[in-house]
Amino acid sequence: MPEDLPAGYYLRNFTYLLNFVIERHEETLTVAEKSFFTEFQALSLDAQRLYVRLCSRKGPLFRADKLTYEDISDTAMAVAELVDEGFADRGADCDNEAILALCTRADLLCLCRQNETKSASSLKKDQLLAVVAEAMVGLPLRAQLPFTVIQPRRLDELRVFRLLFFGNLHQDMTDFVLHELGVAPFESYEIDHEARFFTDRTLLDETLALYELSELSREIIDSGERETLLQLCASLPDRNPDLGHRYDRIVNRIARQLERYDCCVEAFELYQRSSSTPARERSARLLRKMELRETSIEICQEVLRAPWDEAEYEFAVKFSRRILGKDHRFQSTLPSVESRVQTDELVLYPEKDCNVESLVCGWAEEQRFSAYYVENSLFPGLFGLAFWDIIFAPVRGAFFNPFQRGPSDLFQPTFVDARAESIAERYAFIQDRENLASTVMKHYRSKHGLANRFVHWEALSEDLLDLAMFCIPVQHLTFVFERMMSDFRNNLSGFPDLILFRDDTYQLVEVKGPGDRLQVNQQRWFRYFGEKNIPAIVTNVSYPPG
DNA sequence: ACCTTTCACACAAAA
DNA sequence: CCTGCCACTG
DNA sequence: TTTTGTGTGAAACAGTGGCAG
Ligand SMILES: [Mn+2]
Ligand SMILES: [Mn+2]
Repeated sequence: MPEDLPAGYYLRNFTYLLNFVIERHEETLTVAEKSFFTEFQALSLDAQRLYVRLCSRKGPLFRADKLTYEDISDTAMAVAELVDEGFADRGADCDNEAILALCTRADLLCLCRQNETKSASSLKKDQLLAVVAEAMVGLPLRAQLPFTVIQPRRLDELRVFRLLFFGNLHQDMTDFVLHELGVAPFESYEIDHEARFFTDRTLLDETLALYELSELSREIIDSGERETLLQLCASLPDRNPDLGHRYDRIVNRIARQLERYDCCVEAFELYQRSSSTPARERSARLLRKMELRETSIEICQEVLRAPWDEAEYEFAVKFSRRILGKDHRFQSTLPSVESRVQTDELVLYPEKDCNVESLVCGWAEEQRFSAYYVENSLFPGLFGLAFWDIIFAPVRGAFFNPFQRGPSDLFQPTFVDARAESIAERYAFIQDRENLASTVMKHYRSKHGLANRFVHWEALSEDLLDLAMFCIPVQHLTFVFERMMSDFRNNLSGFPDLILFRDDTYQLVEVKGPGDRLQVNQQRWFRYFGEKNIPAIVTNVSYPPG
């Protein structure tokens, strides 16, 4: 059970983060960011606490009357101090709409009565909101409200601190809490205190800009405004190769939406700016749709010459074959990517609250198998446990804050190079089944629960690991590990649903219900299993009529 | 990498 | 009155 | 008919309280 956190834990965490960043990055911070730090330190305890509370909530606008915290003795005073010191404002420049959104339905009805606005009390809140907003245009809303509002400021400065600390903006203070509670604790690896996620300010600013672009483009896509999206395309920044992948993902997403709008040319131009999958696949499909068959084929040729990953390569092979026609001269030059996947058919009675995978799992148990629904947990998990210490080894620059689930270069091809020697050594060591078992079980016990990108603890039991290491030949495991390592980004998924054990044998089973089929990543693993004689089968389940 | 990713499933379109 | 959503909390 | 393409939704801490419906 999680233990209680010490009083004021959230402020302590916040201060820890600020100090951590100041110690390492002071020279890259702007004047505004540095004064954010010093002025925050100068606030009273209550004000600091309130600020941290506010900026860890969604907001961005809050009702002052609903802010009650046990450890903040005088909230009104703290609010006033934050406002005075520039860490908050009273929502002066907020429009009526934003403020009305803070009202409950009851508040809105009350406002209607005060202004003698006609409205049915049966209206839904959204409709009521619209009615009141309409009636309040040009009227002084503040005076009529039963509350005042507050809005934290300097959030941009705080964003910079967060980005410098985590190296991303999706992690936040909850990582501290979950770690301390023992819900998702992190490994205590050695942090490289010289490491800087951002080498220069330009890169930092460009990263922030890309985050903003990502958010903006998402909003525009969600809003369904085609014209606005087209305008955004015209004002995109240039691609900085150092942030290439980040840039490409945004561009790919916008282009995909343009495809849906049938803005083929604009979509194609956007894909041209991207150097990440699936830009070229989408381009090829798009060009064929535009009846530019030759250009489409050219793109496929490019992919075949220098594929960005296996999926893209296989797409190009199959797509070329299809659009080239049966007896085109290039046909014969295309390699085969097909494979005969072993399948069997199974008729089972559906059960409520039981997905088809669990159904087959239960069926296998009846057939005297030990069956586990593992999907992507087993092989990556075994890898994570067998290589745990290497994954968390203090490679230069790999660990720069205490909340990482793996080294920062994990998805770079450099991961293997930087650890080549210890990886080779570990491979040699675990060729002996006893050594493999002892390494895996040692880490299973000593690291249990610690966050590791490869290890999903909830799906790994000691029984499962024992059986897996007893029944799966080390040679097979090594083959699987090697393919995983050749491309972590793409090859950590697509594993079959189930693994069955009986005596000293095993069988991987991908369950397919009616209407389901192998996905491309699953196909690639099945092809590999076939090449390496790893026992894997697709089980097609159907249900009896009625 | 919840700013995701992964998987299954529904339906439409193409072959 | 109950239920589901969602934001918040530790 | 079968195969292929595309879009959708759920699940990834757990427990609680406020609020809308
Ligand atoms: Mn599955
Ligand atoms: Mn399946």
